Formats: sequence, C-alpha cells, structure tokens
Amino acid sequence: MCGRFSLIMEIEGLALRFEFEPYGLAQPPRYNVAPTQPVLAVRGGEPRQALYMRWGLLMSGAGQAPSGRPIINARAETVVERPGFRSALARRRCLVLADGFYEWQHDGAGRRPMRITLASRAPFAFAGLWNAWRSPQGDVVESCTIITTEANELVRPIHDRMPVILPEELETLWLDEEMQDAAALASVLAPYPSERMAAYEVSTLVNSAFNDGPELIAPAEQGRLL
DNA sequence: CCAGACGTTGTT
DNA sequence: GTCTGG
DNA sequence: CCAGACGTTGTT
DNA sequence: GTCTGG
Repeated sequence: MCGRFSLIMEIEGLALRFEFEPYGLAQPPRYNVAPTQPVLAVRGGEPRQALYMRWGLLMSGAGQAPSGRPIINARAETVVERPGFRSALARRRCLVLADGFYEWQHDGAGRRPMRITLASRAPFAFAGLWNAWRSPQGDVVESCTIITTEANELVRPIHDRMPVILPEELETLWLDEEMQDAAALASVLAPYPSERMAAYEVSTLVNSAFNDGPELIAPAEQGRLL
C-alpha cells in the first residue's frame, strides 16, 4: 500500500515538469507526508490546475459528516466497480505528486522502513482520485486517495502492494476528462516497471509522522539496497 | 420504501 | 451521491 | 502508514 | 484490541 511518501523538489521545478502555474503555491520540502496532511495534486483542464488537497478521501455522507475513516488508498483491481469510487473515477481523476514513497518491510517482530524511488530520482505522479465534501457550515474540503496495485518485482520482497505510478506519457490521458473508457483507464493502473525503480533502507525516524527532514531519506547504516 | 454502508491494509 | 439489505 | 491513547466519578 | 491523529 502507500501510507507515507516524500516530495522534495521546489515548486518551480514541479511546475515545469507537470505543466502547471506555480503562483500562490508554497511547497516546502516534505520528507514525510502522512495521511490527513495536505498533498500537492494536479487536476486536468486547460491549463492544468495544481492545488493542495487533504490526503484521505472523505466519502460523502448525505451532507452531514463524512462517513467512516478517510480512505488513503483505492485498489486498482476493484476501483471501477466500487460505488464509492465510481463518480470520482469518471470525473475526478488527479495526479498526486511525489518523488519517493515508504513501505515497511515486516520480518519477524521487526519492521524496516524502505524508501522507493525512480531509478532516475525524478519526481513522478501517483494516480489519484479526488472528492469535494461540503460541511454543514459551507466549507468545502477537497480530499484525495492514491490508487494501489500489486507490487512489482522490486517491491515484492518489501510489501505485496504498491501505489500506481503513472508513466509520464500517460499522465495526460489520466487527466483527460473526455476519457471514459473504463477498460482503458484500468489498463493504465499497472505496476511501474521494476527496472526503472530503486529501493533502500532508511532510518526508523520516518515512523513518526512528526519527523520531517533530510535525515529521513538518508540510507540507513548497513541498510539494504534493492 | 427506508436505513445504513460506502474503503484499504494487515493480521488472525 | 449510490448501492445493498431488509 | 505508524504512534499513542484508550475512562469515570468525585473531589481538590 | 481498537480508535484517533498526523
């Protein structure tokens, strides 16, 4: 799954790479983005729109409170058929920007945090869905979820699920609101190729969502490399 | 019809 | 909202 | 995802 | 164990 990630590049670089206007967006380097925190998302249209959304989709109740816990992930294998995701998949797709994500490898009693990046170390986009929930007071909360799929060969020793990273050439397709072919959308939600990714062990400092700094992405002493 | 869930992960 | 269960 | 709290009553 | 908060 994907429950923690990083986004370190400055906003101007992200704006060039993902084709949005950076004005008004402050993006401090984030080494430990956790559920319920704001994430930088890009929506389709001309031009594309970048904004912050709360991570964890608030499933809309009938106007009162959001129902249940926020949903930080959606399964690619079932997202097409789930009622709760249906309208978001049709009309509210987005990119969630990142440059690495963390998975905890469980062995015996222990747990080792691993950081997984592109081999190039370039930033990338998770396939996301978003939602707008209006509170009784009239406030609109925009929230999003990250789609997951089965792990590729690189990630499988660490964990059996991984987030969907969109190949750069498919980002526009994912954001295209005219695209309504469910089979075509589902085919986009595939594991990213192992040979273009890398993984290494990091310090358990990343375990606490209160920690955030460059030391979180430093390779662990005598840590594993994949 | 209304009421109540709606999601994932991991662990057992 | 939209779907399932009663 | 992980970390950390988790409860009431009455009395001070 | 289970729930909430980040």
